Amino acid sequence: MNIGEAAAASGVSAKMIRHYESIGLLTAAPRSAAGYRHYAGRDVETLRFIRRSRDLGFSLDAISGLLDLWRDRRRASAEVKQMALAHVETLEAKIAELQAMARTLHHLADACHGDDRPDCPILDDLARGGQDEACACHIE
Amino acid sequence: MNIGEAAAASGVSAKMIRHYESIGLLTAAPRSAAGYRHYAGRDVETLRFIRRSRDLGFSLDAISGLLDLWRDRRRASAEVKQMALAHVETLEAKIAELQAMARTLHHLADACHGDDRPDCPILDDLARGGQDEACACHIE
DNA sequence: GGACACCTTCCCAACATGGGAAGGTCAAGG
DNA sequence: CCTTGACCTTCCCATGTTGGGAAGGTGTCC
Repeated sequence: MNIGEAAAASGVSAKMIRHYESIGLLTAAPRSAAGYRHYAGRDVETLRFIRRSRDLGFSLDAISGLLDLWRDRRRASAEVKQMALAHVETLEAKIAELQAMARTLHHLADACHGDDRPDCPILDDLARGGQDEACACHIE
Repeated sequence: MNIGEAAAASGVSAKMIRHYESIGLLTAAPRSAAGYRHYAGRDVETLRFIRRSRDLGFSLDAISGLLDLWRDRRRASAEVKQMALAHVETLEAKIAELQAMARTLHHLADACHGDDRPDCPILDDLARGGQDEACACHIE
């Protein structure tokens, strides 16, 4: 299987497959006489694993660890679970951060007339750096 | 005021102030004979505006637009409000995406024993690419 | 043998921020 | 007057993930 077919079968672009190989996430694929990379069914499985992990937001670094666990038949599932839960915490922290931003902007937008006059509580807040106003919704 | 003082007063690092100048977000600061940048109170206000906008998640590109509106005394507040609400939508889309990931991972982690045995529904899901299982919680 | 689709490597781009090197400047104090 | 330490300058590089595109080689079909 050439890289293009492996890409189509796994959902990982050829560009990314080469990149993953270059950073050591994948072991170097065997080459044809002309230098074309060759992939087998197992490799596509690995690529799908990576693709799914990316879709779930894992970093390539974390994925490297997950791949190691996946390949290790003596792994403890506790390790995997711990990685998953640690990632959930990261996600939830990010979510909370974004929600705080959205909440503040919602408050500010609600206070803004949104007509053709220049007065604008949103710009006022930005100019004040978000300080010293009744409606100041602080981002931690 | 030197760049270090402006940085301390605004919460924007000196490094970033120079960067913002280099990309045209800030107009070039006047220089002393020795080439040191000089800042006045107005500049610190602008920097605080930028800092607050970044804290609310606006891109530098969006901030450029916000600064233009801020400086334009004939602006319509509707324009500002529209930018704010558009950004809220972006934030909420990102939040929904992260929540879907977290939800899926939570489900998977719940199904995982988390002991010293190797069986692990999390790895199974990753290997399957998230397909074909009762608990498959699809990320769109 | 030509056309076209594929492969290769290499460089550059985005996004925002920071690290660090090499060198110049300024103020305080011996 | 000269040193010291804290500041400033510019320049290059790194992060993390993905993609675009150029220049050139390969493989296959007609």
